[in-house]
This record gives sequence, structure tokens and C-alpha cells, in this order.
Amino acid sequence: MTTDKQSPDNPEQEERQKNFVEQIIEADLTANTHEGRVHTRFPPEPNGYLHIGHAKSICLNFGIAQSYHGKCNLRFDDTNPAKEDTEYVDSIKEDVQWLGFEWDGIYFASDYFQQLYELAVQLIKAGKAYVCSLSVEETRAYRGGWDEVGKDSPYRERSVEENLDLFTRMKAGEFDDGEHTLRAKIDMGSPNMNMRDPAMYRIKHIHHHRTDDQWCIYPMYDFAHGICDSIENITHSICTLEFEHHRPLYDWFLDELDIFRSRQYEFARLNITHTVMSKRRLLELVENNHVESWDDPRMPTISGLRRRGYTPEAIRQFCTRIGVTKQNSTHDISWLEDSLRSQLNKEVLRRAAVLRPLKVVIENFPEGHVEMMEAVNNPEDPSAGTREVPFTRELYIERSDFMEDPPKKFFRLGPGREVRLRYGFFITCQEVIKDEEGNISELRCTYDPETRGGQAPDGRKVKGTIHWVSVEHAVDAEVRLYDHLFQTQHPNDVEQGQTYLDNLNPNSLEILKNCKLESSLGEAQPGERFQFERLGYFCVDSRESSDSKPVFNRSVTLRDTWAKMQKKG
RNA sequence: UACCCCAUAGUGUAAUGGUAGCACCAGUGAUUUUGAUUCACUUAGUCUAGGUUCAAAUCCUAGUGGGGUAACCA
Repeated sequence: MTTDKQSPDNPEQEERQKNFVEQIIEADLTANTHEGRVHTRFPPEPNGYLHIGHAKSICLNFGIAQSYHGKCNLRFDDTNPAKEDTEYVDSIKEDVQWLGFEWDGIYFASDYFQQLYELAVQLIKAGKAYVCSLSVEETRAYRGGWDEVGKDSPYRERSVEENLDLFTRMKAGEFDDGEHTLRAKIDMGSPNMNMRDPAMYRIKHIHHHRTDDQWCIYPMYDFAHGICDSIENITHSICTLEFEHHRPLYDWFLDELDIFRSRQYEFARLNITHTVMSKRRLLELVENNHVESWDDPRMPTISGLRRRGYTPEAIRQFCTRIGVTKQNSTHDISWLEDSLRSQLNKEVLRRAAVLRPLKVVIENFPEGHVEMMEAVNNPEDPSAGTREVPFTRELYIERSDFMEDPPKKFFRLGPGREVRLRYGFFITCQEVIKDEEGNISELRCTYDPETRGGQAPDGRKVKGTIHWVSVEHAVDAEVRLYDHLFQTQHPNDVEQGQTYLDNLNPNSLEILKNCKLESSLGEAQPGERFQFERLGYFCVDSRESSDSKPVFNRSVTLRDTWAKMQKKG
């Protein structure tokens, strides 16, 4: 028998300081509190789609189970049929699995309705619960306020027999919604509002998505949650900070019922700059068409991030990087973006794509000639090999890679300037062609045949390297550029008379319809990810892309020092 | 107004009574056929006031600041 602390067994968690929850668990392990057993659970209510904040909780709960050879259940907290639906159950299961986790057990609070009912009866018999017939308004008035203790309900001293009778009839459907509630008999004078005789059951003649019409009374969260944890032998019940005041109640039920003591621990929920994270607000964004759907790539939902091109690994890495504490905090969205970049940089194939094309004609390159150039697929991964790309007389380059009157720090193409076409040749701009309105429509350039592959035999240097696509071989595509959903860091911080909606970024989506891609991209499959060199990471949209019309989403830009310099001026 | 939680570089986190460390951001430089990547360096921090102690970011008290809480929601 050893008293050594068990060391985490999850590679993504290694080499990291333990967060306070892990420290609690290790202390429990050392003290042998649960005979070395660690069992967590992720308990979403199926009333909306999961977002990155839930990912933090998922990574915490499932991650702990992995690290300490424990278990983690997925449990749907479906005690309020008015809001819940199987549509959400399905999406939540999909999202958890996509994130890379497997639950040990999958349960629903509704699985336990009968047990919950019996335990409620037990509390009534013990004189610890009573049927109250106050209306909602009366209940609120009796509860008192922060500066005023509550008053006992006139029904508080009903006999056990009467309570039993009434509760049985509540269950039998003899009463209308709101006529009675079952309340815990605790303390109307408690400074903690949750202890002022909280409701345990309410009458709702509503169809439940899993129990159909079997029940017309439904347990409240506070009564159900701890008992569900206890039934499942959950050792560490981890939830967010707003449930802190509920902990005494959580403990009260388990103590009075004398059943397995699960313990509740609270951590700070995740906030990220330039977005909002409450289910209510996300729902509002969808319903008012500020975004297209729950899986709009601008949404912080798991499904939105997935469609945007985020990987489960990147999200998991983000969640471990941000840590777990009790401090309210807001993480910079660049952390999330950086997690994606660092993974994709190592793994993803490089391709050339011209988003805003400018035609270049190489006057001294023979017409009809195609020169195949060798291009590296991923400089970070030699095993990714190389590919051949066609170089021809007519090419597209990025409009932003040319300036008619460039500043000295501009390393790209300008009249009379020479640049390298990546994996191509050096070219020099000889002439700028404009249309009637004065817009640049074409560049006439010459190339140096001696610079094939991008090196000059005379050793001369060129300041810039730009990407290009052969006109003849280019694949047409639509590319969607996403920016932050909100233009302010903290969208919920608003002036008088404004709402977070006033902080929406009007340019969060830019659709480019005339993009020219390297030919190999024509075969890209939905969900496939690439780095478009010098631009960013992109993925094929899983919903709207088709063979005839590929649609790419920009997942995240590359770091762009040039853009930063320009902003500063 | 009552109660609860929290307070460490710009941001986020570590140090669990014994040298305040790490990451991101920012800045500078090197390398570079992606203004990417990579590498090196730099800036900058314990909310305040008391107390306990040989020793306090850490323990205690008060204050200040931030957050949360009065659904028959979760």
C-alpha cells in the first residue's frame, strides 16, 4: 500500500501545475476518501447547443476522469420539460464525442424520477418537507428579501398525513399547475435565500421528451441534482460559481436523506473577448438573424467552431491552457486562435490561393507554355512531400501584393520592382494597365528565366516573395472571411440605453466570390483544412460547399506583422 | 440593504509560511523562398492598512475593488 499521489495519465494534462480541483482530488486520493475512486459528470440541460464554455467544463470533468483513472458520466439535467428537447440531446452527444471524449455512463435526470419521488416522500415522512399552497406571488412575498427575513408559510405545519395525501394527489394530477408545491422545511430566516424553504416539486402538466405524460410533477434542480449525483456515486460534482450559494442546500438534501455524499465544487465559467457566452444571448443572435444558425462559424458554439475549422485538439489545448480557478476572468480570443494556429501549422498542407485576384501577364514567357514547378507541401513536416504546380504566362496575384506608389517598407510588387513568385521565378513589373475608371486591371511583367525555383544564380536578393495561381489552371471558389462577432472586447459592457447588440461587428463576415485557387484544391472534401500560404488557415465548408462551387471558411489568419505595421502607420 | 466568492505584470495563470515563476500579448534582434514558422533578448506584478511570525503573495482583522445571489429556471 502506497500513499503516493496518483500522477495524471493524460498527455495533454502533463507538465502543468495542478488546478485547485485537481489538488482537491489528489488530497482526497491521499486521504483515501472514496477508496481511490474518482467519478465526475457533465450535466447539461438539453435546452440549447453547447458552447466553448461548456467545452471547458467537459475538458475538466472528462479530463479528470482520464487523469485519475476514474469515470465521467454524461447526464442530461432534464427536469424542466418546458424548455427541453431531444434535438438538443442529440447535438450535445455529438459535440461531446467530437471533442474526443467518451462517457462511462449516459443518464438522464428523468431516469430517476421515481426514486426522486420516493425520496421526497421520505422527507415528508421525516417532517422535512411540506406541501405549500401559496401562489407564486405569495411565495415571493413570504420569502422576504436581503434586508428582511422570510415568514413561514401558513401551510408549513401541515401534518405528515395531510402532506402525504396532498403530494400523492399532486402526482395523480388532481391539481392544476401552480396550485401546490412541495417545499423543503429548512429556515425562512436564513441569510441564504436558497435555504428559505426552497421548492422541491412543482406541478406542470407538460409532455416530457422522455417520460411522455407519465408525470405532471417535476423536481426542481436543487432537489434533483445532488440526488442524481449521489445515485451515480459521483465523488466530485463540479459546477460553475453561480451555484456556490446552492451548496448548503445540496448538502442538506444528502444529509437529511442520508445517502452517498457527493461533494460540489465550483469554478469560474469561461468568458472570451469579442463574443458572448450565455445560452440566452446565443439563442437571441440566432432567432433575430444576427447570425445564420447555431453552427454559424462566427458563433462560439462547439458546432460553430467545428464548422469554422477548429479542431478538437485545439479546443482541448485552449481549455488546458486557460486553467481552472475561482476568479472571474475574460480570456483574450487570440488565445483560442493561437491554439488553432499552433496545431494547424504543424499538420496542415500548404496551398496557394488568391482571394482578390489581379492578373499578371509575363510578357517574355512563351504563350501556351506550361512549366511545372515543385512546391513544398508543409515545411514543418518533410514527410508531407512536394507537389507540382503549373507556371504559365498569365497568373493571378493578390491585389494587396501590388502598390502603385509603395512606401519604402513595402516588400512586394510595384512599378519597376522585382519580387519572387514563390516556387516560381523572379518577376519585374514593367507596366500598369488600367480600365476606363482608372482601376488597375492588369500588370505587365517580365520574368528572369535564370531564377527558376526562386533562386538567382548571381546571388541577388529580392525583398519579397508573393504567391500566385496560373489563370489557365485556377479553380474558382467562394471564400468566407470571418472576423470577431463583436467589435468591442467586452460586448456586455454598454452605455446607458444600449445593448450588447450595439457592439456587433458589422464586418464579421465578408464573402469573396471570385477567388482563384491552385488546381489541387478543386478536389478538397468538406471539412478538409489547408493553409493558404501567407493568408491563413481555411477549411471546406461542410454545409454549403459543392464540387461545382467550393466554399472555404477562413478559420484563422496567419500572424500578420505587415498588417500590424500598417495599422500603426 | 444582507449573505457568499474572488483579488499576483496589459491578459491569464503558478508559487499551499522560506529566491515571485510561466504562457499569451507587446517591443527589439537573428534566421527565413509564407512579413508565417523557429530562436534569442527586453519591458512589466503580489489592491490598501494594520496584525501574527525569524520570515507573509500565502495566516488573521478591517477597508477598497470586482463578481454572484431574492424562478414553481438550470
